[in-house]
Amino acid sequence: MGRPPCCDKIGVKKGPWTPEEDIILVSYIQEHGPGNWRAVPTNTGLLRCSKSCRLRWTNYLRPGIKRGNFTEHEEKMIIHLQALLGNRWAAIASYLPQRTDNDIKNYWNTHLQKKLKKIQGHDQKGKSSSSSSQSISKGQWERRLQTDIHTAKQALCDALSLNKKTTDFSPNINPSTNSFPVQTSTNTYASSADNISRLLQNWMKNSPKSSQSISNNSITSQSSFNNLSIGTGSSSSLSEGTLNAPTPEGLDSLFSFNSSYNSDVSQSMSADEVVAFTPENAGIFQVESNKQYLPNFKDENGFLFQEGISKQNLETEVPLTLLENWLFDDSNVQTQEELMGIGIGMEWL
DNA sequence: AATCGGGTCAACCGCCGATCC
DNA sequence: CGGATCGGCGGTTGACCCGAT
Repeated sequence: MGRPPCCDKIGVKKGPWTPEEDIILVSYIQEHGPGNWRAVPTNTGLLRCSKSCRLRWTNYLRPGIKRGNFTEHEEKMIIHLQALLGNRWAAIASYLPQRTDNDIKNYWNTHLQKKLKKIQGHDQKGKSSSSSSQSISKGQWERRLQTDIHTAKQALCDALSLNKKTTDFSPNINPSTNSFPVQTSTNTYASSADNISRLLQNWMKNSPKSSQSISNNSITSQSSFNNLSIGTGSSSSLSEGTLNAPTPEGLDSLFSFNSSYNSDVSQSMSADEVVAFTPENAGIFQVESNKQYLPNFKDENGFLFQEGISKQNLETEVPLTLLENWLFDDSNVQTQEELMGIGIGMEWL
């Protein structure tokens, strides 16, 4: 009759995660891969419910996450997409590869909503044209309908693409060039390393004794951290490095990537070289050719990827729909203004 | 230096469709 | 088939931080 309970409600720990817990969780997922969250607390000894483990992983520890410092372009995208999709944060997040829905939601609630209200206040002072807003609403309705249809179509395409590897998908479009950015998993790796680095460094900062044990014992005893090797295939000094009993200084250099990697990623890595963070290799970041880890496409292990699409393919073979062109064309001033109007006048949603 | 208030964000809560037994 | 649980999602909360007083 049904499944056994995922975890006991009694004795479940709540509140902020400690670095120790993070390391345990990351180690476990490196070894076993994400998924089967029910088993995570029992197998790791974490006093967390499965849901909490999943959330911690997806919103914070998962590779490829970029946190904070939303760019102006990301802001625009969020505003546009929120206007189009409403508060469907997961859907919006699928267009912003490195952002989590939670992050986007928070950013919307804390920053963008206020920003838009300000603009709205400004706007209403300047003009009072109810008739034009009515006509815009009609257009908005049509657009939303179109988007919904598109979204449904997209979902179908996505589903089919897992089998026949089609290249028709809309997220991850570079708006300035109307081409798909080649998100090498240098990004992914850098971000994940950043995350792990952060938690390790915090841990060391907070408890010097613990740092000692990390340096000398804990990581090597944590089943997979001693196998944390990096092969970027680039000119990076980190290539094929193996993390064994790292010193704090060693960790600093090992994880010295920062989050502002966007600009020069493509220079340091060819399009076909990617770093895959797979569970099978037990924490080893390895280079796989022709397989890119990207949002919206999950492999059998739950890792996101896009298979068989080279940079060239991305740039030349992927047609943009009219809607996508419209959505991402930054130079379309009129559309921009209309979108701002949508974002401001959201009552109709 | 202490207090207050607003901002931020990680994490929890509750709901719902999917899945399992 | 039906009940129980899982996994994902959006909304909300509360602890923490920081600037103003």
